[in-house]
Amino acid sequence: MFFGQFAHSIDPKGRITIPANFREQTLDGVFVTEGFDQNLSVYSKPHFEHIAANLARTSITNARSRELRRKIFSNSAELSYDSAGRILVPARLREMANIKGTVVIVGIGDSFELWSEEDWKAQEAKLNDPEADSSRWEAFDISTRGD
Amino acid sequence: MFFGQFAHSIDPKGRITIPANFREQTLDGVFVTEGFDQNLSVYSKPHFEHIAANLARTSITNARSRELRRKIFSNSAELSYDSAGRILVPARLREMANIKGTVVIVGIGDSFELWSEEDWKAQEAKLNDPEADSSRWEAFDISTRGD
DNA sequence: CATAAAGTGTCAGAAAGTGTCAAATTTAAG
DNA sequence: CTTAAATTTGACACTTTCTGACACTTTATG
Repeated sequence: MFFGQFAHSIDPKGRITIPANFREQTLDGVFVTEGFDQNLSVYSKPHFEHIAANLARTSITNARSRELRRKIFSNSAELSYDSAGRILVPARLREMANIKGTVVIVGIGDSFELWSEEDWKAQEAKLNDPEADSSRWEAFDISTRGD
Repeated sequence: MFFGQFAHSIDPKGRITIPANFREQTLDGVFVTEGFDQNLSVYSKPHFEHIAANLARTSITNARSRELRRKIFSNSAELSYDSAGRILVPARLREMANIKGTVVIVGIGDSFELWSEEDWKAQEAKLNDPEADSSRWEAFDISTRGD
């Protein structure tokens, strides 16, 4: 599982050091795709294949399905680690997520995300906003207790 | 079950010795997350995995689901004990809970919490305030008798 | 072909994390 | 009350991780 958040720097060539802990869970490389919130999503190989399989099951005759496929696959890249544990994220993808200088790497359980500092700050503010409807999570019924 | 409160010190690297009794109940490590009251919550593995499993079932195409994952996982860590029974709580989390120098470890039944001395004093004062409405617990209907 | 741009590999220093041990303290037992 | 056992703490050494720098290779372009 991927936990925590880390601010790492990007070298002049666009390489990003992935936290050692995350790297160990994705030794055979990762898939990076455009996220849904102006960010990049990073999946392990097996996990991405699972998502791809789900997508493949949706009907090709459905316009929305075709669009979703295009969105995801056309903006994906399969990346591997160099000997220093870095990945080179394609310039196109970095630009889409407005990532430069520093990137925030955010664990979200079964995958992790890459954010620009700026966008991540905004996202965090949103998550912690006490004004926001506190019942907005209720639909998920996350019990803290097993039965 | 986790009972009682313990004031322990933190070493220069941020390691905290967990009371032997608590440790024995979480030999395979713990999950630490941001609490609701400027503190940190600590769960056993099975307990936290239940929460994570619920989250994993929700769909990534749902915006609320993505936000909830971020909120929970980005402020969590999976920790294990070193040979002296200590855990290293990530600096980020310590700062969030204002923990430094000394930490108060508080058992609350099925999990335990980490507090800064200062915040814990305030919390205790609140709990023991003779001025407070003595009927404020009534809504909870805690029977003393099992059936 | 020459040049520039992009991508890769390697290395060393600083910082952070980890392991081990023994002194000090607390708790339990006789 | 004494002694023994267990626990917590501080100290130190060691390892790992991340970063920045530099050099080399590959690819694209005119």
